[in-house]
Amino acid sequence: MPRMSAADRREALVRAALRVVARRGLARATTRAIVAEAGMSLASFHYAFASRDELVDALVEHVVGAEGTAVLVDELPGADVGDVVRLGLRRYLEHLRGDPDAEQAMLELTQHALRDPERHDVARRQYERYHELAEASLTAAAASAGVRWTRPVRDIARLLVAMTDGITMTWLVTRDDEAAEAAIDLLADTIGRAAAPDDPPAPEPGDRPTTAPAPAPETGATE
Amino acid sequence: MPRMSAADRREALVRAALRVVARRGLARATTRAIVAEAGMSLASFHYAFASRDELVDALVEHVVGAEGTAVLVDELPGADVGDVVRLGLRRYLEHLRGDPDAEQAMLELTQHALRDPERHDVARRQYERYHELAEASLTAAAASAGVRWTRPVRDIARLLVAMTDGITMTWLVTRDDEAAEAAIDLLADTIGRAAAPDDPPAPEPGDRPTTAPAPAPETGATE
DNA sequence: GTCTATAATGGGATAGAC
DNA sequence: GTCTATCCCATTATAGAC
Repeated sequence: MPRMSAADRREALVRAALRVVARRGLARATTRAIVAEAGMSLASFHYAFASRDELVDALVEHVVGAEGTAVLVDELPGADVGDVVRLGLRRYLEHLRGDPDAEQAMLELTQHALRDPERHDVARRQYERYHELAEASLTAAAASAGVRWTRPVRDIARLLVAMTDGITMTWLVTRDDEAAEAAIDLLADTIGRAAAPDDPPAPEPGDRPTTAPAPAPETGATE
Repeated sequence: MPRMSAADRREALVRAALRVVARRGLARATTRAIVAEAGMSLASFHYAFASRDELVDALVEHVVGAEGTAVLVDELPGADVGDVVRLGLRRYLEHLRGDPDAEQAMLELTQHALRDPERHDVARRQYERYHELAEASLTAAAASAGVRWTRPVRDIARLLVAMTDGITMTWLVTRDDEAAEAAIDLLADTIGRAAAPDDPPAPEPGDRPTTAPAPAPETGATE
């Protein structure tokens, strides 16, 4: 193996580790399996990381800190807000079906993080990000559709995030595509009913009954 | 330690294992930790179980096969169906708050089961049971409230089960009680809107379709 | 049947040559 | 810096006394 910078080596190991965790589960992702996957020696591993724990930490931050796979679509002109939710969740389901092991790895890593007070915060921040992302998308969708949410957007966002986890768990267990789609449709329809026509024909473009002030009716997550 | 039948010993070990998994996580639930918890020797363990794997299997079947903690209330006279859903989910949230580690242990064991084709079926059956239970409760709630579901009850049931998992994950990460309650309220309200007055006014007074056969009119899912 | 003591395994970490 | 070979330890599993 050619010389690599320590940073590159760490990066390569984290990627390899993710594949191994996806394939075999976190419990069986031994350092030996990981270095084999990465095509390097055990000693090289310990040159890049002080311990396996340190690698797992890096892995948690990597996947759980990766820019969130934006679930909701940013804009969809002329679409009902329910449709936006539906499409976003369907898109996520496609992603899940395409790489179930990766999503299961995510769950395992999150659970692992919950077991340690320090790591718990990493997971917590990630969920905050999820919620912010979902909220921004919902706000954008409503603005684009010319409706307002009759419930706090934050609550709807949290429902959406929770549903995503729930769909993931259920689908990983049952592998029932149709059931997942039915649940998605149902949720999208019911959420769609939490929107009402935005009666005042846009005096202030950025009005929404949420908590935080929205600067613009622009589409989607800014961060 | 007094003499115990092998069955009793297995039972005691499974219970001890559950406590250890809840406290430390599945990965760190070593046989040593488990026998210490159970107050017996390592050799006694291997007298009852051939291997640690065998114990974990028994544990999975024990928790995952335990009679489901019925989430929904059976009857609630005069209540709106949305209220039934709300109350059921709140009750579940109380349970979760009361023993978070136990629920996390459930998740870990389910995930563990997913990693092995044989064990996967155990989890699958459990989710089937969850869905049946939720469906029965929803059907009963509608009958008792004199309404009918405008969506297939099976779909609503699946949404509910997914939501339970989702709430569990989110709450375990964020520990945000108010957020969880808001999500529950929102879901309950929207699900409540999937019920319409049951026009034919109660031909059979003593009807409560707990499990399979709903004498009520159109509840939806035919299959 | 139940224990103590011990073997066997596997995996994390390191020494030291190059 | 990177490797091979090795150490060391935790854990599972078993032997054998009682």
